[in-house]
Amino acid sequence: MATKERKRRGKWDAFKSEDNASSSGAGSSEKDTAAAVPKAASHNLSGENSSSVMTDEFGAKDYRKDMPLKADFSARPLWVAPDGHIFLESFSPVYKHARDFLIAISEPVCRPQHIHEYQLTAYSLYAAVSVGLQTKDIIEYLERLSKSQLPKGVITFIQMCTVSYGKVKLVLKHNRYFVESRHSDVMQKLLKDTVIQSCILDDRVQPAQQTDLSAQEKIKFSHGNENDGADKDGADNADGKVPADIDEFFGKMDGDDEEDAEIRNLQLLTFEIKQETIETVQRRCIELEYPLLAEYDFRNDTMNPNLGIDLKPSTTLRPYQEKSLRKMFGNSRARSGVIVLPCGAGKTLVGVTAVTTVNKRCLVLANSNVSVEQWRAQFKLWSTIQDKQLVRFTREAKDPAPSGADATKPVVCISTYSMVAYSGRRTLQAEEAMKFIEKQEWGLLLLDEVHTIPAKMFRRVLTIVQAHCKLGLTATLVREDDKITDLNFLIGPKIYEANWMELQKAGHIAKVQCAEVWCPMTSAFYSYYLRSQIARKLLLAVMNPNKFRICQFLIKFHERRNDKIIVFSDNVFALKRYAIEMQKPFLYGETSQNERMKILQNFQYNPRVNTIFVSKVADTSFDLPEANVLIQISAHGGSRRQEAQRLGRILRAKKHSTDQFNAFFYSLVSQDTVEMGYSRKRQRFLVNQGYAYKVVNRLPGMEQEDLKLATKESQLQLLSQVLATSDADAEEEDIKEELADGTIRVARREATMASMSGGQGAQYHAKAKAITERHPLFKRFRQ
DNA sequence: CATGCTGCAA
DNA sequence: GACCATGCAGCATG
Repeated sequence: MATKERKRRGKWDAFKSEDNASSSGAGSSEKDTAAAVPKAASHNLSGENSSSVMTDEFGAKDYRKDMPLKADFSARPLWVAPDGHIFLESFSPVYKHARDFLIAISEPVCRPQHIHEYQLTAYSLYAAVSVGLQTKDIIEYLERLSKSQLPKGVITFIQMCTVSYGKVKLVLKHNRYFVESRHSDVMQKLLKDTVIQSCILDDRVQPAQQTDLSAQEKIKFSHGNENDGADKDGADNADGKVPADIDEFFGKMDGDDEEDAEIRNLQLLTFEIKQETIETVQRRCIELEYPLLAEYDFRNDTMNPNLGIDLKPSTTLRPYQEKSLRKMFGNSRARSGVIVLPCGAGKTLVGVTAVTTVNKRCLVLANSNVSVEQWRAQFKLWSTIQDKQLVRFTREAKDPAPSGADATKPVVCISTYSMVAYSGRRTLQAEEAMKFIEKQEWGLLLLDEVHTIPAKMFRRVLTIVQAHCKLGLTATLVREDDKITDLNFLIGPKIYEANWMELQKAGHIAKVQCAEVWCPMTSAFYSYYLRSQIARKLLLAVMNPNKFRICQFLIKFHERRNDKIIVFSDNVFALKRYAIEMQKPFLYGETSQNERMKILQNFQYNPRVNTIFVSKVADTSFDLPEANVLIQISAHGGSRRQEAQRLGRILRAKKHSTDQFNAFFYSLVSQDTVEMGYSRKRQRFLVNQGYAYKVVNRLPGMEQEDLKLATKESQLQLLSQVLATSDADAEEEDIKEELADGTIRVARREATMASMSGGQGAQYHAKAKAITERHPLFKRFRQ
């Protein structure tokens, strides 16, 4: 891993120093705010002059001297910086051309309203090649879209990253893995490598059988309405001003790609590798700069029988779903990779369609038993699959695998990651099912919520399951650790990533108003907050009475509008307290499966239940019923993925004709506490997707509302309970010690009460001093 | 044999 | 690094 990382960096550094243009790339990809980016982009080319590249206090660079603009630069949408960052004007008439192109070749960094930032990386270029783009096309088209000449270093980088990609393939045939290439020089290089040598099963390199490529036809995903479904990319040309070279080139880029005829005439060379070494080979090949392309020519696979299923005639795909699938099946074979779509945008349908397209036996892996059931239901909903072709394999439900006369009949098997990767002892039934999974040659391995899986478990799964190609589905490709890059060689490159804002504009997902509500701490809570350990600090911040009141106000406000509200709290104590106090149903880890169903059913159908409280169980394990308001009262650390996933819970689109927001996302944050820092971090992903967070300090109308915890007494009572629980958990020693001394206890209690009932926030610090030590007096208040 | 509990792992 | 939530197996119940 480390080697790979170094290698990649090394490449960049080499190309940067050659270009001698940019000072340092450290941290340049980590933009903290959306606002910084357009500033950097526009400032660069219109600010002060300088002899070398100047960087201002925001990190913006000035490239004007070395990069003169083209005469017709205003008609071209891209600023391409020498450090590999690309800025796209979203208001350009050729925006759509440029966007599709950039998604294919680069990594989106930040996409606010007007200027979008992308970045060229080795992996993104690898992905570009694997969906069929060629080096010269990439450079040529980028050149045409750019407002100025491409920096030399960028061209070199693209060449370095792309020329060697796509020349070697990993192929599964008759339960055996082969490395294939038509480039004998590349094969020689691989065969000389000692790591690869150790993985080879039979060291004779052989010519492989030629497959007939003439019978290819374009793959269709829906029934006859292909043209309706396709994006009307030509539509925005109406504005005129599109330079001809951009327009005509685009058709070429979007078309089906095929290998050059001359390369196709070269002999196909192949050697077999041991199954357990695939991962090693894949990683080694990336290090050698010949990443293995995993493609499945399922149309010409006569060894594996067809499933014989199709989408139902009534099933239609949305344009972006079709687009993502076209990337996957672009050369009428199935490519491995990851498709990124927000929750609620119909990932499952994309998966089902991929299965019906490949039409061989498929293995679907999901996170939980519940999502296994959902996948099964979706297969029945969208496709013509029969019940007996669907085999579930979980603890709860083990459908019989085909046996006897049916043994060779292909099926779609749906299971969980942990089931397949389980290393302990299995029941007899599970043992049999596993044998079945292991001996099959799967046409497609479909990996749901691929970002959640720890790399280790992943590797187990990938070495156990023999699959011709792999498709990963996910809503967010971000993780707080760096494990995400592993996906690049464990599954394949990112095939497609949707832009949330565009789906929102098109009405495919809800239009969300995001707000961060700042709740001032009450003085009593804050004085304790200042003196507490981190664990208790968090609890105090969550239980802040002002936050409670704001939460209650928001619930009342939205219930009056007939909205459906979900309140998230990662802190179980807070969850229970809030819910019980407000008399709303709540649901967390300990809630039994039965009760969960009941609560969710009620929430969905009972018009009198409009609010539920949930812990982080709701993040992954089940599909929440439709809701359009989400209130977050406590969140776990600075997890961007969690934030994105939660927002996704309210994205399921209701038809909306107006421009109005139809969904609301509130993040309640106690002012001047650690929560504020976390909140900023968590928002970064959504801000990068183009969401704007509105900071709210005051909620109009709150004074008129009858809310709980209005009195000092009730607030103090709550405080005592909070202190009691956090003490009971973590600070038992303190309690014992201080309990020994009764008199001190009483004295302190009086001091506390006096200061608690004191004045405003300005006196926080004075009060903090007045109460010199932590003490257990709250025990008096304990119920 | 459905249900619910415990212990374990990752 | 702690904590929460999960899924698996095994065992006890009615």
